[in-house]
Amino acid sequence: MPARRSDPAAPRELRARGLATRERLLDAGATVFAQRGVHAARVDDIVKVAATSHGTFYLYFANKEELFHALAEQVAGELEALAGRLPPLTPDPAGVAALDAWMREFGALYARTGPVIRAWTETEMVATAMGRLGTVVWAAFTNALVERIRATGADGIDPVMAALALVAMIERANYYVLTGQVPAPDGTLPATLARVTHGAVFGGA
Amino acid sequence: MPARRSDPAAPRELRARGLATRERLLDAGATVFAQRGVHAARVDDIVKVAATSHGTFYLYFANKEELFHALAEQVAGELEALAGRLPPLTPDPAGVAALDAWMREFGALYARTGPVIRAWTETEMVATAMGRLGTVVWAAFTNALVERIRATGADGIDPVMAALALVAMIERANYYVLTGQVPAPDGTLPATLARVTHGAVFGGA
Amino acid sequence: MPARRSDPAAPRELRARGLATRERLLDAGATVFAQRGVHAARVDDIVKVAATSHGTFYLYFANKEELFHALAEQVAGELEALAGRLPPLTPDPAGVAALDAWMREFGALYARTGPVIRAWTETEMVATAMGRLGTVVWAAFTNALVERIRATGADGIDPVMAALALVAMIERANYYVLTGQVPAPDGTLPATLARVTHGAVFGGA
Amino acid sequence: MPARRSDPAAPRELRARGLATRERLLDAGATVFAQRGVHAARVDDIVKVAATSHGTFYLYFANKEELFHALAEQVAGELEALAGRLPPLTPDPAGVAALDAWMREFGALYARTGPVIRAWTETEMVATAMGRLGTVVWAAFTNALVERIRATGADGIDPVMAALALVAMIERANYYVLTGQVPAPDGTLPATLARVTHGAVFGGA
DNA sequence: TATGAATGAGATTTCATTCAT
DNA sequence: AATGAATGAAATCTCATTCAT
Repeated sequence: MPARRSDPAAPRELRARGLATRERLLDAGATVFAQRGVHAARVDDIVKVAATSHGTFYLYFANKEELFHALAEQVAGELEALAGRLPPLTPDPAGVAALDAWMREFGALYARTGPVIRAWTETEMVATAMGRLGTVVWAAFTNALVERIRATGADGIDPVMAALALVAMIERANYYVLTGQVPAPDGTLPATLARVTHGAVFGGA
Repeated sequence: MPARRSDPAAPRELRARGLATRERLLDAGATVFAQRGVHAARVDDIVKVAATSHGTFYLYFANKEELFHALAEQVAGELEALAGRLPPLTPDPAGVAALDAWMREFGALYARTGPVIRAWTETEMVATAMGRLGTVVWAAFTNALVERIRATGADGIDPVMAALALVAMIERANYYVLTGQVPAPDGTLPATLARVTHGAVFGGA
Repeated sequence: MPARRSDPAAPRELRARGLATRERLLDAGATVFAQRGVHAARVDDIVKVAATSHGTFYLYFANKEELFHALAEQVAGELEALAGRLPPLTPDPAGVAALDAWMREFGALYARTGPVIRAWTETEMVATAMGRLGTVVWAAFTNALVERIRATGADGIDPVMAALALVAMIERANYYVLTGQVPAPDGTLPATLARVTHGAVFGGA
Repeated sequence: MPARRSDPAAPRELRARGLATRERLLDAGATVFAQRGVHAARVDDIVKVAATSHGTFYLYFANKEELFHALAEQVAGELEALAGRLPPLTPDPAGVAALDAWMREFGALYARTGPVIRAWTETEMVATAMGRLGTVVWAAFTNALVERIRATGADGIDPVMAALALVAMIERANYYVLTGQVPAPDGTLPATLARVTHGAVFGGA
């Protein structure tokens, strides 16, 4: 049986050099992606930044989407870990403080990985692998919040819906500030997000 | 050699038939943008939906971007009008009810014009005309909220930042629901958004 | 929306194969321009003659105009060299003979590069880069002639204007003959041009 | 036999209004043609200048080429008349003076109709109607000159070839000056052309 | 493992010409 | 006699992906 030309980017054993090249491509992807957005990013841009060639790109990734996917997997892991660290919600000032600290963490992570995160959304079609990944990660976030809200025993509010709304807020507000669409004095954003979230959960009491 | 174009799609006097065609193209644009997203939409799709020819398209718009811009201007007007109708915020249940009604209105408008609205953000680069348009409209929204928050005399919260966060939430939550990224029992979303917004403003008291 | 091109056909380091392809495209360009004229020539024709693809064309030239420009630079060099070889004008028969030899050279060069030369003029608008290139080369020619005419001490004639007229004659007459607009028994043209030029300079004496 | 839709621009009986429109289109053609060159001129430009519509254009001319042809016929008539007025060539100063006067006439005509004249040449392909027209007119010119040269009894020069060269010179030199490719103090050009022509015919003697 | 070169399908845009009123 | 609108064939240009060395 004549072996078909070996599948381009089928996972192979990589030696040190290969791993380094792959890493360079991933970094370049993140950079270009951040600069131009997912749609506008061209393979040509990426290989230029990675200082390598088109041919090499397809040695490591079957296509553009796969590179994005690889990038997304990395980010997804970090996000899920962060979701796991969401503090318990208590009505006292300590509850606000804990939330505030967490919001700072989120902001830092978002600053580093925002472009990739946003790609999940830009890829509007939920049916794609990217879209599904986004859904999964967002679910982790939402579930963490839902759990905390339920634990407070707050009533008069749908915990799932509220969690969704708050997650949406946290992501988008960071996005606006990060892309400079609105100016934000340093540190005001996490504080505000913490306050609003807290108020949403205990405000009706 | 590319003959210098004289003046493509320069605004002309249009008779009834021409106006109708232009309108058909705008509608088709909205449809296709909604289905495929702004980036993926091809002129070819649009003219197919409008049941006309490529040539005709360029009779009315210099390019895809211009059609999008025209669409955006329409939507921007509607959004600003809606922002102007934001009710006063009062701490009593009537305040929540008024907000709830407004959130329904927003949801309806968003369902109709969401793709165009989102494209403002997809077009991340703030420097572009599109980006500016988005900024301006968002400012109208935020300002309306800021004013209402200030009027409540609520302290301990930065009104501008809070308004920004809430606007972010309102837009994104609608987006998630609309694109089916999360399921939402009918009508729960506006209610939740109203509650969270209300809680954010009066929760700290 | 037209993604901003990064840098099309930016001069790259080319290896042997690339250089060969580029050369093939230049040759094909010359051929097609000669057959169809510069305006009528389509990129499609050129790549067909060069036996390559559209994509490849744009790997080497940003557009048709740039290919033409590259071609023009080559020809301009040859023409300037030829201008430099214009013999001194002497009133005796040897002067005519020298001129005659030179006219033959011109004819040969023109036969090879005529279409490109003529395109400078077709591109009537003097303001363009192309137009300027034509002007510069023609100036080299004219200056060479002016110098020779002045050296003869011939009076009663404006050397600059006379040179211009003679250059015009030499170019156009070759053009008429080359395009078959007039039939010319072999070799009559250079002889006649030499005679007329000679007569123009010494005829008034 | 069902009458076919009457041939668009078949010569029809035109009333005053129709004639005026046709005239306006011809004038507009000349204008646009002069501004942009034959190739770049678009029907759209012409009808804009003529302040009429596309539909109307095709009421009077079957296509763009036909308009140019009509324009050319006008000019051709004037050129042939001018050729007929070429003075006899005499070796004395009076011969130069007569030539000089004639060159002035040519210059004036060329200034008015140059763009159309040049179109004959731009339309390089001799096979076209336009190309043939050019040939015929140029032949008239050349023949007039040939006759005059023969009449002088000058020998050592091929009259046909010399005439061709001189006609080429006269046309192109005027072209260079008219398009501003070379600066010419007022009136120097005709004088120089007269001198060179005269020298060419009698110089060898 | 790397890469320069090539490819071609697909998207955009132009403009002479025709149509319907 | 006039015109606004429509058409579609052709041309240009882009870029993800594959090939050959």
